[in-house]
This record gives sequence, structure tokens and C-alpha cells, in this order.
Amino acid sequence: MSTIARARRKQVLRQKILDVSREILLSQGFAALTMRRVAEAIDYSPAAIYLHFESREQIAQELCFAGLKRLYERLQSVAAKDPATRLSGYARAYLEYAQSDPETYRLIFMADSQLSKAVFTHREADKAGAGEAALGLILTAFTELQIGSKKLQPKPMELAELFWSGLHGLASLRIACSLALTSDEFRLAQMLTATITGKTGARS
Amino acid sequence: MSTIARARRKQVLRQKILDVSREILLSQGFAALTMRRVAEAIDYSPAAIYLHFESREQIAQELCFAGLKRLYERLQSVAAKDPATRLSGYARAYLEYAQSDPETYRLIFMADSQLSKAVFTHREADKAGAGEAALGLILTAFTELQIGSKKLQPKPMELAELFWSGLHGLASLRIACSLALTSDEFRLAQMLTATITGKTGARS
DNA sequence: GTCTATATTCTGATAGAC
DNA sequence: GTCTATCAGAATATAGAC
Repeated sequence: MSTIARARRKQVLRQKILDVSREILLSQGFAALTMRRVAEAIDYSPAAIYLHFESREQIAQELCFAGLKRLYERLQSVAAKDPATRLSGYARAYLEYAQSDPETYRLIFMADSQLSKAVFTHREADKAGAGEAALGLILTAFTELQIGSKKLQPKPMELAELFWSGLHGLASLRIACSLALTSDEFRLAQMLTATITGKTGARS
Repeated sequence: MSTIARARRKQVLRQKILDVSREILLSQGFAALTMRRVAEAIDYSPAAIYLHFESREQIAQELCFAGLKRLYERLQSVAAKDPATRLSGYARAYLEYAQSDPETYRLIFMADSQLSKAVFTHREADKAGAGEAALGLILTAFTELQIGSKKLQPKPMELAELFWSGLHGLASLRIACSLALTSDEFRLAQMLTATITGKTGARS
């Protein structure tokens, strides 16, 4: 009993560290996420954290994994047969995620190249990573969209990356540079979808 | 003589501080831009810097002003009568700037909301700020483009902001998340230009 | 496993001698 | 104007008692 119970308690504390870290990140940004503050929030000494995480960076990574997974799940929950409609839904879901969790979004995509790289190459078990999977959803939609199209010049992968770049541009300007955009970002996202899907010439 | 010469020397040292700061920023990123390192590079004590700048933040701001100005100048140097061609040139110029000075770009657009705000609201004398002016160039092109178009649904300002968001998305993903894009970013930028300008229906 | 205590290193910024 | 010396505080991480 004791071994299992101990492992379980350890697991619980580890999760609690992640929970308070996420809260601090969400409300005060990554700079405020220090070992001391986390320790204070869970009512342990700073040293105790190092029994569960190697470093502050590792906590950051785990928060990014979880964040990217939530983004992926939002995209995945968009169900529409018509690829153009689906892409429109992806656009909305993407911006909604960024808006709901801006500091995590920032950490994943805008903070540190090394960290971004780690987050994107990460995979659990045999599954593809959430980043890869999310791009995969978009790619699939564009692949379907191009069936029947005559102008095959732009490859689906290029369209997918362009679409994603556009969404990222909107999301990141809103987060980091709020003053920049005067137009409604959801409207801009719909324009983005319309222009990119329209250009391929597909009518489903 | 002495007053003028002194003022001049002071000006020179101030500029030297900015020069080495820019170099540190370019080569090692903003985190490495510390007062001590700057002091070492100009062969003065850290305290000497405070005779020319109030704080580290002020140095950062000035570097951003200068960077945004260089971006604006690159855009301004694009000369083409046809607005669609001009926009295509803007796209290239924008990405080239971001590529040439990624850490400054990061500081301007991706680092700190407060700083971004300050940089964008900044104006010298009576002129518009470089940020405003740059967006103005793009806006003008889209306004010209829409003359003769029937579908006036998207306003020029919306198109300009969408265009800019797309470019920013490409530039910032390349900088902060290099692994993200597999396609050539210049090609994606041309696709972006083509889809946005094409959709307005203008043929110049 | 957890704590106390601390090593170590860094930061921006300032006071006051010269 | 410039320096030396230092403040006041932050940070990550670890050693060793319990």
C-alpha cells in the first residue's frame, strides 16, 4: 500500500505544481513564474519543486505541451463536412484559444526559439505531437478543397502554412501589440479564410 | 567653444551607446542587453550610461524607434505605380527587414505590450510615427486598388491590416519558431499578396 | 521527502568622492 | 563627467540536517 499511495501523492503534488504554475502564467505572465512563487503557492519550500521538475524550463515546457494540446482539441472539435466551412471554424477556434490563454500562446509561439522547437518536436508515445496534428487538420482541409480545382499551382501544404501564418499574425498582434489592429480580428480571420479558399477555386 | 564641443562629445557618446546596444541586441538578443555589458563595450562604468539614458527601457525604446524607421524606409523605397505590384514589393521588403534584424523585430512586435504601445504611438516633431506611416503606405495601396472594384465589402483598412497580419505571421514564425514553416516564406508572401489583391477584383 | 540555509550569480540603479 | 563602491533585490539551484 505505501508504495502506491506514495507514488500517488507524488503525482498529485506534481500536478498541483503544474496547476499553480498555469495560474501564475495566465494571470501574470512567464516572467512572474518563478520557483519561489510556485513554492509559496503550494505551501512548500522552493527546494521541494526540484523533486518533481528538473528546472523552471521543464515546467514551462509542460505548460506548453498542455496548451498546444488544448489548441488542438479546439480545432478537432470543429466538425463540418465542407472543407471551406471547416477552415472557417478552425480560424475562429484558433483565435478563441489564443484569446483565452494569451500568455501560454505567447510562451509557445513567441518567447524562445529553443522552447518552441522542443514543444513542436514533442510527441507522446507513438502519437504525433499536438503541433503536427493541428497542422495536419488544416492540411487535410486544404487537400480536400483542392479536389476538383483546376489551378493546382499552390500546394496544399503551402496553403495550410499560409493560413496558419495569417491566424498566427492576427493572434500574436492582438496579444503582443494590442494597439496594432483596429479592425475586428474575427472579421479579419473570416476574410483570410475567404480569400485563401476562394482563390483555389473550389466550390464544394 | 567648450560648451558646443562638450555637447557634441556628449552626443557622440550617446550614439556610441546606441550603436553597441544595437550590436548586442542583434547578436545576442534583448536579454543579453544589460547595462554592465553596454558599459564594458564602451569602456565606461555602468554609472556613466545613466548620464545619457534614464533606464534600460529607454535604450530599448530608442532601438525600436530606429528599427521601425528602417522598416518604414524599406517599404518607402518600393516604387511601383501599380498598387498590386507595390504590395508585392512591400511584402518582400517587410520579410527582408525582419530577416535582417530579427531581434529588433522581436523587440518591437513580440516582446512587451507596453513597449510596443510606446513604439507605435511615438512621433517625432509633427511627423507621423514610423509605424503609422508604414501602415499608411499599405493602406494607400489598397485604397487605390479598390477604385473600380464592385465588391466594396472589405474596407481598405481591413485589407491593409489583414495583409500586415499575414506578413507579421510569416516573419514572426520564422524568427521565433523557425521549425514551424517548411515552405519558402517569400513564396508564401507572394501567395498572400495574390490572394488578397485578387479577391478585391481590381485589375490595374 | 521536505526543510532550512545558503552558495552563487546576476540585475538595475544610485550615492558620493574626485 | 566619470568612477568606485555599493545597495537592494532578484533568480536558480544545491548541500545537508531531519
